[in-house]
Amino acid sequence: MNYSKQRELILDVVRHASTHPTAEEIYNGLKASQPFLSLATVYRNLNQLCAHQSLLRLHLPNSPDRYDARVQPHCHLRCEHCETIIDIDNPIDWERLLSGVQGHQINGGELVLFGICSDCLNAQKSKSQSGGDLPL
Amino acid sequence: MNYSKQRELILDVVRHASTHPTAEEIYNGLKASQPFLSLATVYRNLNQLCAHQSLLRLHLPNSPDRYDARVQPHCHLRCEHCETIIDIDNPIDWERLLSGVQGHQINGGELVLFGICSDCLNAQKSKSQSGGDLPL
DNA sequence: CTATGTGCAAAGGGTTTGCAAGTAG
DNA sequence: CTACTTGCAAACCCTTTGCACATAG
Repeated sequence: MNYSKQRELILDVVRHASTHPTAEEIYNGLKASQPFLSLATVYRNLNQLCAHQSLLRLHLPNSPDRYDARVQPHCHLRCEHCETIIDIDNPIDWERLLSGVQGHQINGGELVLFGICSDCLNAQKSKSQSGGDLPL
Repeated sequence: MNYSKQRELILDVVRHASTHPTAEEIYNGLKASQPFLSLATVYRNLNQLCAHQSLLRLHLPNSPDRYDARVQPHCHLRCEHCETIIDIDNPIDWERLLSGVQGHQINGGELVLFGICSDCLNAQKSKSQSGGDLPL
């Protein structure tokens, strides 16, 4: 893989983002400083970075793919209220899981949780204390 | 939700399929008996059936969405060799998982495993015993 | 020099939508 | 009669691809 300025910038954006950005978000983030950058280049580089395990690709319902620079195993919570994707340190007991799946060889897995994130829970709580309607 | 012949047929196809079919596969399966069926109708009904929890939608990498008539919680193994999707009875310790995710409210989750299914493992084994190259 | 990467525009796959006609309740 | 459903075609969104030019090694 030859060096490319664009690839370096793209990786950098994902690494410094806290939001698991989509290809388009990465593209928009770079457009100001790289006005000739092409969305196709972003996609091509994201594919290469994922192939080299420098990034993880997240497949979530009703969303374009998102990218995560945290490559060590962990899982994600998608807040059904604010739509944020939150990293969750591996809550799975993989030993137990593997012992429960017999006959097949398991190489890995992806766990996506859905629910309400702590921020939205807190916002909901304060709002209900102040007498307002629940946002949910 | 008014009755519709098409919706009944679509649900029926998914219920009797062992393959977690895609919208297009369902459409193709019905085209012979319902030559005027439209793919848009298949999509519309699948969306309704999912909304009513009569079906589950599976989001898998590099694949159109697939549909599952087994609505009770379970997870899926995608064989990296034959691409089959296999139902796996819930190997997750949800109690433990929930206790490990603090501060957020978890409403559910989807676990997709990847690996090699037992059929492919066996095929590989017999082949290597007979001296052939491994298919992987 | 050769392989790899780029920008652009066009194509691609999967899914949704607008509309006029048909059907369920 | 009214609301829901259908088929068709067109639109949509996200992602990939073909090509000629540019850059890395």
